[in-house]
Amino acid sequence: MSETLGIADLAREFDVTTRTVRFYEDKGLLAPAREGQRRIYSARDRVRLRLIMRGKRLGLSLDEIMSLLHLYDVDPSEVTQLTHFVGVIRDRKSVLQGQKRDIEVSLAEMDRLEAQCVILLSEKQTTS
Amino acid sequence: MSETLGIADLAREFDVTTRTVRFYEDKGLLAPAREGQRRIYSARDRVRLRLIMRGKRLGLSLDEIMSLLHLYDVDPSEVTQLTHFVGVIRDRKSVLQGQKRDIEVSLAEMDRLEAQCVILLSEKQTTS
DNA sequence: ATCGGTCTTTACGTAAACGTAACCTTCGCT
DNA sequence: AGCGAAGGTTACGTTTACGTAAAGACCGAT
Repeated sequence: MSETLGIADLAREFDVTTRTVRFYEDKGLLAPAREGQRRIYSARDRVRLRLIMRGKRLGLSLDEIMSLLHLYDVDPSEVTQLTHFVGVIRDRKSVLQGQKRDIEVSLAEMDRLEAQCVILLSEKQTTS
Repeated sequence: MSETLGIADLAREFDVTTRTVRFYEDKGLLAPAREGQRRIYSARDRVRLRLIMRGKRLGLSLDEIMSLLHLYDVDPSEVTQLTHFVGVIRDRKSVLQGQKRDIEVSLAEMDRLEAQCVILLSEKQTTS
């Protein structure tokens, strides 16, 4: 039942190398439990790695990802931290909204280019 | 009238260093005209740099950006190139759609976290 | 003429994100 | 006991995307 999750399992699940997983630990992005020497990954570690991968797909550096991961470990008692995090969150939101606009512009351009290609191809393909 | 655009002007306009602009030229992303030794940037160069910056905001490498720039220089006569580009465009579109999903998920999480912070803060701030 | 400012090329330096190699330990077989 | 597979640490190598410095060309102003 209690399938303890090793580094190879985790790496396979997210399609990265074990080197990468260890590197993220070095950088403080992951902090798996240890069973002797071996690293044991919990559900929380998996969630974190999922967040890391999403960050990477959006072009974030590991440092940026790190500071976003902190958002999920907020200490509800520290008022100064809370207000700080609200700022971080709002900054992050505006970046995301900017990216969203970029993506929509890009998608529109890709549609245009694709249509253009298709037209040109159909003209050629008019087997006279 | 014919304000010839130098490298410093271009760099300022896009908020990058002249080093960056030259580096992009080295990598083949830009190919400005020359007036003697000096680089002269055209409207087309500006469009290209705008595309480059957008690519960067979406986390693309310069190599990836390069191959996307080629899409804007399609030779309408080369059928093999056209069919190739259609493939590239469709791949790019699916990546963009993936990023869009990631962004929406992230935005939803940021909204959730923000709301959570705000609630916690308002609880604290209930000046008894 | 020369001075400051902008431009050029050439080249070495650097941070990030791993890859790759070397070498050691431990565990489950046979 | 011995072997292979998996996991560990340590350390040097590599690519990307520039930063930074050195040294010279050119140009308008003083």
